[in-house]
Amino acid sequence: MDDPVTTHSGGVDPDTDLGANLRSAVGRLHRRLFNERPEGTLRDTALAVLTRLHKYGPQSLTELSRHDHVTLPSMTRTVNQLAAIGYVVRSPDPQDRRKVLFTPTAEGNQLASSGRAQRNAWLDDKLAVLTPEEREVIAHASILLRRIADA
Amino acid sequence: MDDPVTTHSGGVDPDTDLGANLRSAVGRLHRRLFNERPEGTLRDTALAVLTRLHKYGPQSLTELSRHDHVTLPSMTRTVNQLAAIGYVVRSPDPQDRRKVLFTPTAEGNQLASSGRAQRNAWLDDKLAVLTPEEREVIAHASILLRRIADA
DNA sequence: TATTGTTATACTCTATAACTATA
DNA sequence: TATAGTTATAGAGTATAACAATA
Repeated sequence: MDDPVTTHSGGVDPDTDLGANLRSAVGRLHRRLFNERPEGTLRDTALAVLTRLHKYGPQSLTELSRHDHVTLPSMTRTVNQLAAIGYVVRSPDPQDRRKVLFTPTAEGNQLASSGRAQRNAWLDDKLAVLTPEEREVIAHASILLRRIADA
Repeated sequence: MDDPVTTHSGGVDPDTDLGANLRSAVGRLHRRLFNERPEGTLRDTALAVLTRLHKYGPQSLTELSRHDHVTLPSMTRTVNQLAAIGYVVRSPDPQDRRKVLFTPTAEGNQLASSGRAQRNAWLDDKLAVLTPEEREVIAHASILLRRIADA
């Protein structure tokens, strides 16, 4: 548009900049995704938790918080929101009464399996105009990025 | 570690899931980057602004906010922080006295050109253990992701 | 004592609304 | 009137600290 972005300032080594470029790209895309997210959509964390419970069955708060690398209070808040909407229910763990297990409701399971919640029209539009090769690169990178994030 | 993540639930079409997978990966990685960020480090937005001013010269608040897809108040806050640290200075635009131009100080230019600020040890460690081919995929994807975010 | 979970509180980043100053 | 920028305020998402209940 109006941007001299193609200019490179001082032939930098791409490898040195790999981390910086990735960080910048992820930061920018995240902000865009956050802002373009449609009304009434579940937050990313909430959605991830719901999907996880749907796929792997009931889990405790500590398990969920460890998996997502968030603190217990953060995860408490997230599951409270899911519970408030009616997508999950709490039940005491019969084996260990300190624990609380979270289980998707019928509605929660339906949402998680429909894939409806996962969609983001804004992003889908952007991806649609890429070449198949470019989409392949992004598919591969998504796996790598997720592995990095989970490590 | 302890995760049955390799299991796939119901052979889903990868193309259909491309957006969902990318969104999930970006969300998770962003949270990790945000949390692992070392003390006293500039925020991503502030860093991006400083780098941009360094590369392309003085710009107004509106130009900066449009480029980063943030509101004027958000950008005001960001440049105020940069100014408070002493990395940029404000100066009135001689042509249009409504505008304020932001210019990096010597310190700001030094930081922007050193690449020091851009580094993230946590991320660099993760990238270092990838294969060259995987790093190539990420390098390519970073460009695509940035293009998507900027579109 | 250690672990599980909750509540209270605060910080960061972003937004919208209301305002001032200049074009 | 329209545009550039600031200030006030609010909301989401995260964290740490202090607490209650159970192992």
